[in-house]
Amino acid sequence: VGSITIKDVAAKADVSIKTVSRVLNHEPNVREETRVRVLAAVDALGYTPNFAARALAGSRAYLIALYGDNPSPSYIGDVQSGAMSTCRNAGYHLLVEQIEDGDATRRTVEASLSAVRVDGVILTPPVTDRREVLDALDERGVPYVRIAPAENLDRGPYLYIDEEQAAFDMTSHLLSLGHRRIGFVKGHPDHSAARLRHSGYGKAMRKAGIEVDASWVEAGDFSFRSGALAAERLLALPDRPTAIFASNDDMALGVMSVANRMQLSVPRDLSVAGFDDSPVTQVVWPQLTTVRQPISKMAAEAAQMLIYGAESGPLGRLLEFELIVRGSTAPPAGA
Amino acid sequence: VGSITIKDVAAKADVSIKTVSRVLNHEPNVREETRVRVLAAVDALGYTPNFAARALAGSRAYLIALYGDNPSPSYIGDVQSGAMSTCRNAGYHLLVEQIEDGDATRRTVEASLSAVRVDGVILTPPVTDRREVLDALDERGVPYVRIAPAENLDRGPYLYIDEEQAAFDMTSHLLSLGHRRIGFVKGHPDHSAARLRHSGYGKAMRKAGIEVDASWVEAGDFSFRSGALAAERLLALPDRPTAIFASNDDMALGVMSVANRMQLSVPRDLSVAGFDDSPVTQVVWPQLTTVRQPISKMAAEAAQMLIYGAESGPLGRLLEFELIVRGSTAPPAGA
DNA sequence: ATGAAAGCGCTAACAC
DNA sequence: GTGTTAGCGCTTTCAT
Repeated sequence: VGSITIKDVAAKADVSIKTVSRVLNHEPNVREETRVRVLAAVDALGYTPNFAARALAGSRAYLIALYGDNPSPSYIGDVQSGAMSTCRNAGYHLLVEQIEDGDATRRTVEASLSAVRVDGVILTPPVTDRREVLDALDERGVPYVRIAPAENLDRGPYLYIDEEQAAFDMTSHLLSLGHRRIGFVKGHPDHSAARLRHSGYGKAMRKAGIEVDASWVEAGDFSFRSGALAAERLLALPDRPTAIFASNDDMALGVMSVANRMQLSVPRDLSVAGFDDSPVTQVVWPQLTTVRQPISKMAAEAAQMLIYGAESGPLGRLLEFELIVRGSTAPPAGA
Repeated sequence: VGSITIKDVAAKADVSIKTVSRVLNHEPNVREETRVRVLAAVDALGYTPNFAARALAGSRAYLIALYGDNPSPSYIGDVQSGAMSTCRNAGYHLLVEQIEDGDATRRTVEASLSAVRVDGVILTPPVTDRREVLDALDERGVPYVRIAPAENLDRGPYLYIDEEQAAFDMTSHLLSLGHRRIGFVKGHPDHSAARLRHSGYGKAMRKAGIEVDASWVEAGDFSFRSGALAAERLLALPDRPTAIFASNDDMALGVMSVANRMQLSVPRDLSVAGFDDSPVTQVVWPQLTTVRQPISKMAAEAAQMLIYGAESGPLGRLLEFELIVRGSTAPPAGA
């Protein structure tokens, strides 16, 4: 319908459309007085440049794509709101694409890429580690930023937190409360994050001069059930741990559930800590002590890098995590 | 970069670009033989029409917008994957916009609308009920479909489930197991869904010839904590319920948590049912019996309606819910 | 510092 | 049935 176009603005400001374009794109060679006049016209008319026209004519598409998979993870919302806020401020828009794993992955990406020109792509786990996707992107020369990748760290810029340090800090938190026998539930062996978290736990224990008994460390796979199974073994130990640190929140809830069943009160008889600060930390009592990743911020920065260009530097950009201490951790009963 | 355009296809198929356009848009008046030749050329070249150009020139933008707010709710993923699947099949793309509540709401919508022409908008709760948004959309004449709206049901097409019937069915499930004293935890009074679920519970009880004792129904606000508080009162009753139906999953988890603390085993001593089938149903043991809304399907249908046009009919389109019976409900101990 | 003209890749009217 | 010609609303050259 009769939308207002650049022509209307030009007419109102009594300049050519090119000058309007210059002002809007912050190009040089515009007299301040003219600039003000144009801006006033834009404001008066409530003009917003048509995004399709810009994309067609210019070199930028004003569009950032967000690639994700099966959107069950709770962080998808955080990712989106982070990316969105940057985009909005920059006049960009966010296109979401679901990249399913399977034979068609590569074709999906290529179809998307050739149909709509985007200025960059944000990759979220687990797509962040999908080789075919990186390949397709590289071939087309489409810039991308990866969020929390686990592999191929040489393939383009990415954002991450120091998982090992976070696990170290959480373990130190438990140690500082007075715990000595601290159990650990490992994550899924395929995830590099699982390895790093385990290693952080070990380092903190060693630093405190505590020798980790092999029976204190149980395997897990990031699921509630695996956490529960691990807890059953840990809490059956003759000299059972006074605290259990699970590599993610779901498993920590599994631990709490078993503790309840065994009539151990959390945190009086057992402290429990998780990792991720997912929404499930709110559906237990006491609420779960955990580590929060700055997911939203990561996404915002990723968009930033794509829109304004990444200042050169190391490929990986480290962001701060946050220890969230809630009711599930406390000094051990004897303390 | 030198992307392949409609001209390349036209040259290869030895027809005019208009004919290519006709084939691609399924317009009539193309000889079958020509059609095949064009399609072959498209395939050989791996051609995909440029989306910005189509949007600029044509009447369709090949773009559907998804309006949501603070994307914490677990269903955002479901919504997106549903909408996405329809879009992908139709050659459309999905643009997500975050519409925050507040003074700027209306301006946000208008800015988005004037910057990018979309063929339609899918509204998810709570934006689905935001009046300013509906107004802005109506003014621009942009079609929209609302998902599970609670108010202003005369304002355009929407998709919903029969919340009352679902609650009726869940209550009937508990009754059929042999429960008679069934407690109920209400949802947040501002949500119309809360009212409907409560009413469904009442109807089922009455139909079974059971008079609902006022002490069996407790207030809640959809939060874990409110569910726990309600359970404390319900389970302290002299003749306590053998089953508790909470209006959503978070509250049901609150109920389970209190039951555990009181050393009541679920489902042996107490059956617990929820509503929503959110991911938290998986982080308890036993897993929660609940009601699943076809969120993903709703979104897919919404996109369908926007892309292919809604066949006229009633504004509201009813979809089927599903009773998910898991381990948290069983016959009462005495049965 | 500003403007005129030429497209970007496609669809919409019309011609044929 | 098929092709021709204008644009869609902008950004790019390239003049001035």
